[in-house]
Amino acid sequence: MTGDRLDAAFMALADPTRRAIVARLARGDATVTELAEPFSISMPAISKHLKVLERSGLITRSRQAQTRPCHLEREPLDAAIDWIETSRQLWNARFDKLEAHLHAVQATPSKKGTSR
Amino acid sequence: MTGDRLDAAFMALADPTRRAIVARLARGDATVTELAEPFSISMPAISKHLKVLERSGLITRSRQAQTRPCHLEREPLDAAIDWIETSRQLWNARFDKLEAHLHAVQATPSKKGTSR
DNA sequence: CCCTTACTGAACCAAAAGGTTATATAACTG
DNA sequence: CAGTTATATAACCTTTTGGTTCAGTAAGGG
Repeated sequence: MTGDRLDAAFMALADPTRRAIVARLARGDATVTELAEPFSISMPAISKHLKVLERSGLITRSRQAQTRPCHLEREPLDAAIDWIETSRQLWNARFDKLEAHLHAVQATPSKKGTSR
Repeated sequence: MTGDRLDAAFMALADPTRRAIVARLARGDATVTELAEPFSISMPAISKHLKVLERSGLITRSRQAQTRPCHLEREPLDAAIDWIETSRQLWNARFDKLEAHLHAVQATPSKKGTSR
């Protein structure tokens, strides 16, 4: 359902510049110029990154005089985490099952061909 | 420090096909043919995706007769989650601070120029 | 030894990503 | 209204990405 949204979020987070922007915005809203400051790329490049982030839903932008303050949205970040978390939990579940199996085998060595 | 590794992990997870492969592998190891089965793309395309996943550290591959079983590694998945989680926590901390501030303001309306 | 199964590699291609510079636009400032 | 500040758009370029097809290689099976 949210597959498309999730796709956009992961796409957006794939770029290190955009991740840095997200990390910065996690500390508080910032204008485009402020966000651009740490990087050695042009303003239009930053503008493009922000557009990608905006379309992915990771950020929203308002208007304040000439500036366009950027705001980090929590939901897409949550969606990304949820996806990874699910995979990780399945991975764990699988591991636990193996553990359980090994325990069962050890507990009843005569059954299930534990010979040797 | 792990910035490069993190970069590779997010890059790898940006593609929906690769995320589907990761999700599949979370349920257990699988061969290349098995992984390719749900998709309508060619085997070499799958092979390329697997190489991306392998170089990102998300999966490892062994050899079993002619097949190359793929195995999901947990660490890069953890690294990705950690990064997002950190951002999210900062986001929350910021919010909490605001809440605290508002509470403080409400508690002592005469101080700090709450005049309106 | 050949044949099939299971992949991988090489060469190629179209589209997208990320960057640039130069040119708008939008809002405040004098 | 002219000028400055803050940001966006347009046009363009290069590299990367994701896909293709057409061989190659590697390991059993007959």
